[in-house]
This record gives sequence, C-alpha cells and structure tokens, in this order.
Amino acid sequence: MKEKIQKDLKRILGELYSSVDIDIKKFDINIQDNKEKEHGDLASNIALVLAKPLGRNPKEIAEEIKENFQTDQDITKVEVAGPGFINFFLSKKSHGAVLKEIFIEKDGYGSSKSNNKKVLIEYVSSNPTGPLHVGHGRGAVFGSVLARLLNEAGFKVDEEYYVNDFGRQMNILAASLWIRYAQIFNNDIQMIKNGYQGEYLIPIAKNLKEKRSNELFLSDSDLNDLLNKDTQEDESFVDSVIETIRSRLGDEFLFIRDFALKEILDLIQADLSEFGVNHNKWFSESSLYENKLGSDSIVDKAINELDSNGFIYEQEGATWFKSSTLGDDKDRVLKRGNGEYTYFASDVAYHLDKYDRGYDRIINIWGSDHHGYIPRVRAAMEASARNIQKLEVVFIQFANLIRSGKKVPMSTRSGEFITLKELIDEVTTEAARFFYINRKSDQHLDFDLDLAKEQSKDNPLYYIQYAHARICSVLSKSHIDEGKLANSDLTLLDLDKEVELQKVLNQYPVLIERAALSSEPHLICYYLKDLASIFHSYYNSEKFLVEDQNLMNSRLFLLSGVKQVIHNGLSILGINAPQEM
RNA sequence: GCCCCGUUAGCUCAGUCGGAUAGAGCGCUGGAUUCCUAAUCCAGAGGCCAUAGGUUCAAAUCCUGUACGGGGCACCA
Repeated sequence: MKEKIQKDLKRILGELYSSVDIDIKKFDINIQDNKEKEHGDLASNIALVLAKPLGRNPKEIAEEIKENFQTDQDITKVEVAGPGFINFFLSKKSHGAVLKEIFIEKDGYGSSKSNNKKVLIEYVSSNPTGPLHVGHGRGAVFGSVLARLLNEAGFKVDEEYYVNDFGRQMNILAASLWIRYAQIFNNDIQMIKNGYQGEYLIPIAKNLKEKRSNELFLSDSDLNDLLNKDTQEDESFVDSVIETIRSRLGDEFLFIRDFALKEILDLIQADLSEFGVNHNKWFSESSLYENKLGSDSIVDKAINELDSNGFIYEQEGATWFKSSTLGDDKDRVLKRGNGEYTYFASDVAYHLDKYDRGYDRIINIWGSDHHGYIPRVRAAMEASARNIQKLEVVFIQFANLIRSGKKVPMSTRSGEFITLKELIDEVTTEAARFFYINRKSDQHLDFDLDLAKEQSKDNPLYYIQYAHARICSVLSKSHIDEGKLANSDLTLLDLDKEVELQKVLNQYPVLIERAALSSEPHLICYYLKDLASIFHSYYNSEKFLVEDQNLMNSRLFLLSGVKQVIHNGLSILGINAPQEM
C-alpha cells in the first residue's frame, strides 16, 4: 500500500511541478504510519519538504496534491492536516489483506527471498580453557538470534566459533590438567598459582586416568619441586611445571594437551547446544600456524602480504605493523623479540582468511571491552587492500545478574564464576534467551533472576507465550478447521482493536528487515510484547465464539494470524510458542 | 590524557527515515471474573527527554561544547 501511494505521489509531483526549476525526483517520498486515528492510517510529509525549494506555503502544496490524488476502494479518503501533512485513510478490506498473506505464507511470513549474499557471524569464541560462564551467555544468544534473523532476511549465514587453541594458555591448561591427574595419586600435590583453578578439570583428569592409568605420573625426584609449597607461589612456576612434564613425557605431553582441549570443547559445545546455540563452523587458531611441507603458514603469508605492501618493520628484534599510519593509536607487534607470534598476528591472519572465503558481510560479535581492538584490525585489513566496509563489529555490554534486588557478585579469578549451565538450570533456556536479548546489545543489562522465573504478566516472556496459548485454546474450543477460515468476511473486522491488530501484523515484515539490517534483535521482543498486549486487551473486550457464524469466522481468522506471527517471532528468538500453559 | 557507550516518569527501559498531543512494564490509587485460560483487562496520577548552544518549516532523535556514570587503552590471550 505504501509503495502504491509513493508511486502515485511521484507521478503527481512530476505532473504538477515539471516546469519548476528544481529536480523533484531527488526528494525521497516518505510514507509514515500514523499514531493518531484521526489522522488516518498513513501520511506523507512531502508538502513540508517541498515548501522551501518551491518557495510556497506547504498547505497550498498539500491541497494541490490532494486534488490530484485518485481515491479508490483501498484508499478511501485523503486529507490535508496540521502544517501540511497529507493523510490517507484506508478501507477495512485493505487492512484485512495481511491476514490472507499470513494464511498463505505461514511460517514464512516475514521472511524475504534469498538475496544470494553470504554472511559470516563469529561469536562466543571463548577461550577453550574452561566452561562458559554467564558473561558469555549474552553474546551467545545475540549471535544465534542474529543468525536466524539474517537467515530470515534472505542471507546465507555461517556461524563460526574461533577456537583459541594456540600458545601458552594451552600449555597451562595441559599442566593444570596434569596436576589434577597427579592429585589422584598423591593428594599432597596442590594446584599452582597460575594454573586453571576450576574444579571442572577434576572429572576430566579422571577420564585421562581411564586412558593412561598411571603412566603419566612422574618419579619422586621430579615431584620434589611440585611438593615444595614455597616455590609454587611463584608466578612463573607454571612454566617450570610445563617444562618438567614436557621433558619427561615427550609426546605424551601433547596427548595431554589435546585431550584437555577436546574435553573442554565438548563441554562448551554441550552447553551451547542446550542453550539453543549451534555453530556450523569451528575455526582452529592453531591451523593458522600449520606449515605443510615447507610452505609458509597462513600467519606468515599474512605478514608477508603486509610486508610487500610496505607496512612492516623490525625493531628491537620484534616485527611491527605500521597500524598508526591507518588510524590506530600506535604500531602493533606481530612477532615478539623471542620469536613468538602475538594474538594480534593470529587475528590478522584469521580475518584475512574470512575475507578470502568470499563473504559479503563479516560480522564479529565481541565483548565491549574489546572496542579498542577494532582500529588495528581495520588497519590490517586496509593495509591488505580488503574492503573494510564488509567488516562489522557488534559490541555486547556486560550483564549483571540480580537476585533479590542485589547484584550477584562474580569474580573470574580463582574460578568463582557462575557458569552458563547453572543459569540455564535455574531459569530455563527460554527465559535466559529472552532476558538476554530483551535489551539493546550495547547497553548494560541487569538480568533479574527472580523475574525470569516468575510466572505472571510481570514476566514479559510469559505474557507473550500466554497470548499464544490463549489463542490456541479458543481455536481448539471452536472445533473449526483453521484451513477453512480464509474465506471469512474481513470487512466485519471493524472494531478499533481489530484494525489495530491487523496494522501491527502488517508491520511485522518491515520490523524483521529493520532488525536484521541494524543488528537489533531486541526489537522483536518489544514488538511481540506490543502485539500480545493488544491481543489480551481485545480478548477481554470481545467474545470470539459467538452465535453469528460469519463474525466468529472472521474473528478466528484474525486470531489465527496473531498466533502465527507470535509463533514466527518467538521462533527467531529460539523460543517455543506453547499450545497451552 | 586519548577512545567507545550512556543520561527519557519514583524504578527498569523502548522510542523507526527528524513529524502532529512523549511510550511500555513495575510501583501507587480505584475498578472488572455466572462467559472462549484473571498467568488477563480497564481507568487515574506521574515528564524542563542531563545541560548550554547550533542546523531545520519541524529535534528526545542530527552537529558542537559542558557535567555526571560505565568500559577500554600490553612484545597478555
């Protein structure tokens, strides 16, 4: 309908003002939804926009356009109001068109046809050194909802988890696991200061013992240092433990390391899966460092590319990237004086690899504490002659958990954090997903645990689900075949609330498109709350199962449309729409 | 010091491309159930949209300054 009005207005403007010395075509014609019923359904501000360039009174222009506008069976009335708005009034029948559309498209209502564009969303990517905690939950939900949303908007979406399985932290993980393993044989051994403290390594150590029995245990002489509590307090002690195990066990050290990584990735994957988050790609950081038969690794190739573009120099034994020439605060080290690569080197190579895989959009979902990181990554892509417009970064702010009105204290040190699994077990996956996504991503979020568990209208998720269940209940009590409702007389739906419901249903596809384009899935939550609210109000003011068959059928048809849209919206959020509650 | 994000009702927050009288929930006050799920609804009170300028026919929305709050600025990952 909006498109039709736009087209008509364009034509009228062309006819009226073709002789004027300005280019009418360059003005966009906006059609807005009106809030106030007295203003009609739609409005255009074009007369106000044109007033200045034409040097005329906006009301006169609006009247002129109105005179030339042809009303028909859909657009029944045109009015000029206020400072020069042109208001359009739609017929009852044209409001009902949306119900037939929903009826035909069902689950597909709101989704666009494929646009043949590929998008990569990288998210979560937490270090594989321990289970996910609640801090990861928000990014996890956001990424998975954005993936569904973009899929709905016609993109071909890949969801990727970048596994930081390279470097010192993996050795520390291996050492920590080995200590848990050694504790099985000698409980005088204690976890060392820089090791991973969490108890999650204990069951993994038991699994390790199943595989290797006591073969990985060390001789008494090697254990001397480990049993000396004074030296353990030292920050660098972890390195000497790694050295000891590595020199005594040789390749078995690598076995321990790989075993630890695999077990923890299994843990992470299981938690994500229970949380409705499913990455279809897992990208290993260490794969960036493989060099097959003498050829350069991906990281070396990336550095060489920067080098040949003139962005690399050596200083004090380290390899530097001249990011400051491309907007970063300072230059960055890629390879340290001791020959080790920095995390940033991996990231440069990783991002180049993403580009080379041919995506149209590359979306990173990062914790907001990483925002200072973005100029150097951009600089690296620019220095490698990649189109930096393709790279988008969405920052996710931290979430606080609130219980009984108070912040739940959390410390990532010494393993005192609440895991994602514990959160899910307490409030359910669905509530956790909804509350995480309910708020704009770049805003702090207070996650109220008590509210998430509450079963009342204070809990917006229950409110929405209840609307769906109520409709299901009415439809089932009516004993009518939903498939036969399509021929209902939609002109009978002329109550204010009925018209409003149809208008809101009509906005759904636009909402999905906007949410996808601006990466703002929280809009879906607000939309669904709105829709549910209008429905509940309608439910309380009218009866649906009435004597008059025609009236009943049209009302049930409307309800069936509301039901479908709630279902579609919740499904993007990864939340079930229950038949009964 | 530099860089991000924020400041809207007592509280928690929405607010589309700048559009007509500023939105919701909670809380507060008062109502609705012989009837399709009261897990619901209806009505009322409650606002200098932090602040000072600017752009515009029109600013919560765009631009600049200021104040206040949160976060970030490694040869860590």
